Amino acid sequence: MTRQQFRRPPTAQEAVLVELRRAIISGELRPGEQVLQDALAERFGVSRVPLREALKILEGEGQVIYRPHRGYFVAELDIDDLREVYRIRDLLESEAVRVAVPQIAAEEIAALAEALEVVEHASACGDLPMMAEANRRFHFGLIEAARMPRLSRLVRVLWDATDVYRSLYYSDGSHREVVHNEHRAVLEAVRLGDADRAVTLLLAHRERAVSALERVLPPR
Amino acid sequence: MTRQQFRRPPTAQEAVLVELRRAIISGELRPGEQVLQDALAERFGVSRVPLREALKILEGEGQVIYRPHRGYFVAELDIDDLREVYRIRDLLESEAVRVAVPQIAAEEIAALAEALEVVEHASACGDLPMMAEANRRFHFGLIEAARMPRLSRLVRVLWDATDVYRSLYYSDGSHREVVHNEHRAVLEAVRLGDADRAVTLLLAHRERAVSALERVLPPR
DNA sequence: CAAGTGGAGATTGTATCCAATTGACCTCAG
DNA sequence: CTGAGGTCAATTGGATACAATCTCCACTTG
Repeated sequence: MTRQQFRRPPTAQEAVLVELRRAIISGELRPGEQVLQDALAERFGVSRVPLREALKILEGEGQVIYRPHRGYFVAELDIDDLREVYRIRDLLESEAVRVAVPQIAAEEIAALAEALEVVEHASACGDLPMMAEANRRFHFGLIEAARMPRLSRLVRVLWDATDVYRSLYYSDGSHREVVHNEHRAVLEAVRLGDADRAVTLLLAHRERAVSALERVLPPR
Repeated sequence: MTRQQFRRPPTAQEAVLVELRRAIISGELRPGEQVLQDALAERFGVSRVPLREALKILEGEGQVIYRPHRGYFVAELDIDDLREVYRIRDLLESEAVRVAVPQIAAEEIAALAEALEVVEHASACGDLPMMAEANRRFHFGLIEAARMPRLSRLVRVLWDATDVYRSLYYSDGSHREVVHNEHRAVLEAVRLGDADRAVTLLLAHRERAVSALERVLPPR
């Protein structure tokens, strides 16, 4: 029997956490909106207790804002926040790549290549959720090769905080074309063991995204 | 009436969170130890509900590890973890200082100087808790002058994660002497607007601490 | 009309109670 | 002796009930 791993969340709070993330990314819960606990708990078929525990995790990640006795509110990210997040990502991801490239294993590089194929295929099919998932696999496959778990975790939180904007960026087909080329160049640099080049390419990769978003977003 | 600000935590979970942090820093809750909810809740005079919500925050900060159906355990930080935290701090705090120095206000610099005086006075008196508090005021006064709230928050979590080791380092009087000189040099560089020099001094400041700790800690 | 006051209703915060899960120990077949 | 299975106490997970707090708005008062 091929080790089928049940991935069912063992507790309600974890299941709720997954659903909450989905709801925020999908825009079902809109920025600034109050999270009405009774209503949401009922919708998820649980009581408020596990919902509140899940919200505490999201609070720690900055996805919701907690105001005592007022409740939880979906965080709003303006363009300045976005720039700050991307600046921090530059610092952390650059370090990760510099550490990762010299020590990355062949199988890990193969996994990156596979992820990129899925990204391009999903993009061509217009399957944006699958593309987003494979895109994460690519980027985090590289980052995690640095074997710095805390750093990976921080970067993951930063990605989560800006998921909404990322899907906005990727919803444009011409952006996706540019990104595919950038990805391939990064993979090539990783293959050659050229960490500096990979870092530079990724900096440009992020800068392109954030400046495109600046043109789209409310200028405050 | 001089605006006396009540600083009482408005909710039990926040009060418990403060107490939990204290218990972890003080070593009352030891690394690896399970947090027994019934016992702790009773000690704090609250039910398990607010305690669990406070634990969720600490989980998000990596101060405790959550294992479903098993409970919360105080995180253990080995020397590799410590090095990783310090490396991330190097990246984030260097950025903060580079941004902060060119735009820091005169009153903010004055606050830094004041904090340093308290650090040295408390150190001379052997009042380590007060020294730790003032030391934070100094470092975060500088970091927050960068006006990058997310970055400040990340750095704060990293500090919290290594609080135990910091007090260990500062418990040695000769270390404290070195640190005072380093602090004064940093302040001088900030006054002169020499961001690069401040960054370099702070890198050395951290490196001195972490390598001293490496000599003290179990070498795995 | 401005500013303050006092509920009513909505919402959050927490205590209590019970169900579910775990882990240690015991039993017993092989 | 060894390991599979069973039992039970300890502990965590979650539902419910109620207390505390906030928000809104009509009302008063100057």
